[in-house]
Amino acid sequence: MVRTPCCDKSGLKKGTWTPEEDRKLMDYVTRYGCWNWRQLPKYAGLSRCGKSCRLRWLNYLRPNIKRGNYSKEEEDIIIKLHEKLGNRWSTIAAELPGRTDNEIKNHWHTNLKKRLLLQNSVTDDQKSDQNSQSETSSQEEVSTPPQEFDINPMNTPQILESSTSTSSSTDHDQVSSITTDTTPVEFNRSSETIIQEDRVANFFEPYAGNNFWTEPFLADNSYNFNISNDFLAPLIDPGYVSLHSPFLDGELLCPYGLY
DNA sequence: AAGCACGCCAACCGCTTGAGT
DNA sequence: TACTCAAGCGGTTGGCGTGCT
Repeated sequence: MVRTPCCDKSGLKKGTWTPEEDRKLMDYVTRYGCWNWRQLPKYAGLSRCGKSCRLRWLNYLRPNIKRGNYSKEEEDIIIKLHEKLGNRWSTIAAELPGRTDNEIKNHWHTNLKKRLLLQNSVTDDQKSDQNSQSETSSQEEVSTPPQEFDINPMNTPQILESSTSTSSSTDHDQVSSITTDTTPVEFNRSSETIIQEDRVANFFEPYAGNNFWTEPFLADNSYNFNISNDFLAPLIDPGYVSLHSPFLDGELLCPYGLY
């Protein structure tokens, strides 16, 4: 049996997402959750394959995404974890809240890899200089051995929460990021919840007119969970059909999102 | 001003994994 | 146990912006 292709090659849009598509996807996912990525575009009114929708949501539209402006701490974590784990970007991303595996992977290939190569070449030069100056001191390595890095989440430095408590005051130590609305966001353990709520509010401000953020279907505990009529009605009244809901075919598909 | 090269990053593609039957 | 399929993952591609000539 041939596996059904994840992307219908005919009629499905590819390439850059338009603001309208973003709005539709965000509207739908926040309302109904990502109950089935393959079916989702159909109900959301998108001419995209589910895979594309999933990627767009995870890498761009999802709340709490941090974009750009990697702090030195974050870069150090990436470098150390990559040293330890290799190209397991999703595992590395799990240690950097708000960062996506795709973004970390891109940042690695475009910045960190080159920087490391540069550092290594400098280190090699230093080594050769030292060797030429003193053959007897060769026991002392210039580059320190890889620092053992504990990836246990309980022990791993959590940049977003802990960075402000480390009081070394370089430019990078106060973790801030530029979000899509270019509002710098500071993370602080004591006010984290409030700040994140503000971020979500800011993020969805352009869509406020749709009221969908006030009716989210999110399993995430950090958001208020209000039950909208669109969700309740089909459960109460089997005859109820919402134009954009997953109940169209009369099957009850999980309306709860994973996020 | 035009053309080119390069870097960044969003998105795609194909393979793997794991849950469900 | 074997099979199917949705979701996850990592490598790669291509478009766009920017800087240089």
